[in-house]
Amino acid sequence: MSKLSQDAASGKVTMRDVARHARVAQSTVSRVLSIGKGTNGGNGSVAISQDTVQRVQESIRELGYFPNLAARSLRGQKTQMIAVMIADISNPYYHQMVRRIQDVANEHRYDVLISNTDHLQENEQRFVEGIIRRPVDGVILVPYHLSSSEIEALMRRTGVAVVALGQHLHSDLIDTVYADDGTATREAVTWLIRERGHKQIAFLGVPHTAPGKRREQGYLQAMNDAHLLVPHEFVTSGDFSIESGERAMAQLLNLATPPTAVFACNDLMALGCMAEARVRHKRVPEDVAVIGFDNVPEGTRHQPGLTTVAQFPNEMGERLAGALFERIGGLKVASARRFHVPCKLIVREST
Amino acid sequence: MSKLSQDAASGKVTMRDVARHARVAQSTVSRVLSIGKGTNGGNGSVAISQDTVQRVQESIRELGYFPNLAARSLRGQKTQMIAVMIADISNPYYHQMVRRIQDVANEHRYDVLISNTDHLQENEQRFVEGIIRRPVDGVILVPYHLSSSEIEALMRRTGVAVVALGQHLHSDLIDTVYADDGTATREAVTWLIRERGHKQIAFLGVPHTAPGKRREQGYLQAMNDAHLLVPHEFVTSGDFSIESGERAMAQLLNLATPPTAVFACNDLMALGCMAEARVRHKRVPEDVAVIGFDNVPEGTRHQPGLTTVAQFPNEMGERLAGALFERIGGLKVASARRFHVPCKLIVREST
DNA sequence: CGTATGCAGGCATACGATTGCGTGAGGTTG
DNA sequence: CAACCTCACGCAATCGTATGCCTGCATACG
Repeated sequence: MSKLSQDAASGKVTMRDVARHARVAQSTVSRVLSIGKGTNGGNGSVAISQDTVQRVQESIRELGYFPNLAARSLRGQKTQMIAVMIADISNPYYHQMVRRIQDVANEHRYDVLISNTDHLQENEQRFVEGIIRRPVDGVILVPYHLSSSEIEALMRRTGVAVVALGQHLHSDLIDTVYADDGTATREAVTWLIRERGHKQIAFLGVPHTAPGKRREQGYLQAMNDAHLLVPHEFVTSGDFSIESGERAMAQLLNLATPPTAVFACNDLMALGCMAEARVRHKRVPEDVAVIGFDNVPEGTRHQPGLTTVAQFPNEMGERLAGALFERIGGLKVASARRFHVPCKLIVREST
Repeated sequence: MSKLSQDAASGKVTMRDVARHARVAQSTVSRVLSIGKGTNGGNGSVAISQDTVQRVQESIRELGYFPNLAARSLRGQKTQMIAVMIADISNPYYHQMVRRIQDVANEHRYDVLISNTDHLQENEQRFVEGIIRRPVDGVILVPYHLSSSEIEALMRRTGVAVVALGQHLHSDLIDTVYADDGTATREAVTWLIRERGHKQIAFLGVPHTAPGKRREQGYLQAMNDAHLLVPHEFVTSGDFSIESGERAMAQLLNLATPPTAVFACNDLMALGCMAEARVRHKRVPEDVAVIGFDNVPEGTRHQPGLTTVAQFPNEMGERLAGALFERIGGLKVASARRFHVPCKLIVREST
């Protein structure tokens, strides 16, 4: 028998009901509720006698009262919710991050609202409007299109705390967490060249996205460092999905001189590459090596194991949420913080 | 330049501001807003002159006004949010479902709040309390511990619409979506026996959960149907995680006479089984066959492909969300509906 | 004994939107 | 021309909570 079914099995129980039951004013109940909260030593928290506190608390329990957060939000401008905007929960890379964020939020007794943008600009825009309509205390963004100034406008307008994942944002207001993926890409490609002796390395990117551009730069630099040519057919593009990896790989393997290695901008596309390679009876890594980015769990279990540049989504989620709750808690710093979570090359059998 | 940054770059814009700007009463603005909504032909919607409507709409645009949903919730008891309680987003099976739910919700212009329970009873309880504090219009549950009566209590208390995934719930109030996984298990095990000639089949279950029990029943029935013995060491248990699959497989392979096939209660555990088998240089399916449940995408890409009983999470998500929004929309039916989404055996190389 | 001080708690308002009811202007009808 | 109706809109209460301000009482102090 849960307490819920005992008493107030019908209708809502409000503070007024509790007040009547305990023979005090509604405001007193409110004060009892906010006792432990250390809201402020200030004005709202007046002294309440032990006796009254107990009476009220008992009434609360007897009636099964729970504060209504909608009302609380309206009054106090605190919603006990944060919103997370990510590209796609289905991407394992993100849902590890989201999972961690949710856990941190839970510790703070916050709820989490999740929006998928599918990398679409209009959805990112819609998300921003959503935040204006529905106030939340904090926002975690993984923006692909949203600019610093748009985010800043949102912050000014709503006063919401914002933390973002993304190296490309430069703003004095927005804390960011980032992996230096450009450099990591450069290092990984260099490794392919030096340690594995590849010269014909293709790049599978995602144009029009900040990470895609950074990684492409890293790739080009590494090739340039090694004085290697980059035929333009070697620079292909996808959309982060497995299917787009398959398509791109098909193109590459159809070339007169196909690459001996492919650097894919994320693991999903890399998995797609390997799937396509298998279909065509090309052996990985003997015929073509594949390297990914993210280190999703499937890469470990895949046969052959996927060499990849690991990002640490758990740590990123934790940092994002941590920074956000510091801001929500009122932290002020002169200029925004930038948290660097390094990447790491993980060598498995696919290279 | 987004419209946002143009004007109201500071402070909130309320209906009163719009009203002042358009030289009408605040209530008029509200009525203009609710024009397209067909809320009711009733009282709130009074006739408004074309002229005024236009003036108001212009003011809204000029000031960049967005209605505050917190206020709206408080007044109207409509929150434009649904909550989803699932075991764990990290489980690919669930996040496909969640993803679909989010899409449907978006079409209805609803936001989605997600809670992970990690299969823990206390978290399910906490979720229920959360719904009492923070009113939402609808709830989608994947309950492992919550009983019908507890859910009904929640519904009575908050008036929230509820739809659940789970065959074991029998209530006149709760619409349910379910896969008949018990029968599907029985059929799959029977298939293992008849078509593949296995006699020593182990079962990797998850006790104390409704699906776990149903599937165990299905397994036992199939074995019984075929007059096969079930040594008690063949009935092992895990917790739906890959690691627990590895552990269970380790135990099974340590037996004096290990099984020739393992039926795992979900794909994650099945993948764990195969991982452990590989570590021990046992070949799948030659030395030991493995069959899973759910048909997660990794099963396709795994080598060897995982034979599994497919569930269709997209369809389930769609049905769940569909039914929920019908209820939110005011649908009343004499007794709760039950939607059956059938399972299907998908044969790959692991058997 | 009269006034200052502190504690406990009540009163009333605000948060932003919805909605029942009232009202004045203009038009219609007997 | 009076009675009445309709249209278009304003007024004010309300949802449940938080909080500034005020009051009543008791104790302390000069």
